[in-house]
Amino acid sequence: MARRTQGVSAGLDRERIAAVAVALVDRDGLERFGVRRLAEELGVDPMSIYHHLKGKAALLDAISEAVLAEVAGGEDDTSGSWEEITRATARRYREMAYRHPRVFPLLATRAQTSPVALTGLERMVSAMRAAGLPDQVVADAPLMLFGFLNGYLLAVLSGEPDGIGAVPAIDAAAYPTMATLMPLQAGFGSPAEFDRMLDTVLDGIRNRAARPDGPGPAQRVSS
Amino acid sequence: MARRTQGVSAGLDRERIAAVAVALVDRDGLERFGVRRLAEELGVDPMSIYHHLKGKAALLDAISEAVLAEVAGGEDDTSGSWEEITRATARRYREMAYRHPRVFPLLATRAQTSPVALTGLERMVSAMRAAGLPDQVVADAPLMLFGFLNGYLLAVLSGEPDGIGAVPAIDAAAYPTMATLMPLQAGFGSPAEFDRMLDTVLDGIRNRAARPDGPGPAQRVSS
DNA sequence: CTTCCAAAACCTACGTCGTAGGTTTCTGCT
DNA sequence: AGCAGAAACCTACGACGTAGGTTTTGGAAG
Repeated sequence: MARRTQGVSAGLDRERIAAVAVALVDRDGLERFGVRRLAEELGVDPMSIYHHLKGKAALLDAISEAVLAEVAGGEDDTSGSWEEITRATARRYREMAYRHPRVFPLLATRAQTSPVALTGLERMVSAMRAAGLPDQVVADAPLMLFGFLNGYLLAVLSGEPDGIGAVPAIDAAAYPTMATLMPLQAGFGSPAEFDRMLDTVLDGIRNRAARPDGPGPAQRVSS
Repeated sequence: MARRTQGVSAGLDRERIAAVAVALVDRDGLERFGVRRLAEELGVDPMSIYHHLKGKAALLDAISEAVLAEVAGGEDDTSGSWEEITRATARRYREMAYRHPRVFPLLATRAQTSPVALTGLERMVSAMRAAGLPDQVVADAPLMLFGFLNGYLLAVLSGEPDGIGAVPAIDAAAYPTMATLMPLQAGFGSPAEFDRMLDTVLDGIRNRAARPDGPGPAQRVSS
């Protein structure tokens, strides 16, 4: 139908392919995504894609990179405390996740080493270091923060088709305490909940900075 | 070869299927896993599996449940502070993840509502509540803790084939601060690193309990 | 103006996957 | 003895990722 004749350019390039792939995953989900469906969406032969991205894995990498690029902040100056920078980055990350709930599992699963990811991290850790946080705390911070962000957002988005899940109602007799607390989980996935938890993580980092190598509150075995 | 004649029982049941499936994913990874390969491993026709588990999704649920069951602690009494209980649970969760690195992404991606999961959570939150933590803090704790655990373990395990990843060496010129901190990330995935971060999360929860509804350290918009 | 080449698209074909639908055989109850 | 249901099997279909080969074309070299 919409097939080009051989040899004539169909205007394919890594960027356009990635953009359409993101839209496709947003619409149909990761499970249904594939080279053939993407090719149809592009009006192109499946094998044509392989001239720009060598395999499905590379395709998934391109998708990850494309959505991650949306997180980059507008102001790239070095103003703001590390808390402000970190909080703003985390919020933009959350917004991206909500914009692409079905793409997000890719980000949490695959290691991110693209320049756009590293640039954001560099900004964060350099602000922390400039503020005098101990090196070990700063070194731990990215893994800790994005560990939380990925796991939390994964949990919150893995519910409904549209990604915004609801708590699935539990057995009050078998789990009395959890049942009692259920009303307090009404805001599951809400901005307020996110801010509460993000603040708790940042508090943890800040307080750890106060006693850089102190023992944990309970027994610590050295191993 | 090892095919049964029709009608005679091959001793299939949900439990045995799940156990073999876990072993198969451990060996070959999630990507290679499938109904047909599992059937071959069981010495059985692929379609026989559908009499016990109706579809691949149910199969993945069974796998999740099987590995999650390994986390349940030996002592099911209610002794111990909430910190001890939580820390012990988190450590067992980590050990399970390291035992089944290729299964783990399933746990982080799919919502866990099996009885074994809920029982563990009930124990945790009831200990917190008994210790007098504010209800909202307790209600937030599971999502916060397992958010972190899932995201962190996902990151740490998604490296080498065997799951224990190494940091992939970054460009020192482009990212000077991160390059400087690299030596401090030598223990990537180590028990010590895990304990550091787990303590930071627990500290965050404990400190939040001290000022249950207090504003975050920086500006808080009420939305 | 002709010739040639590399890029970009296309086509064919293979092995694998999940699973719908139907068939056969055995076990246990009446 | 006879029957019902469980548990296995077989066949077949459409979709998938991709290896390998073919065709067309725009532009550079002569």
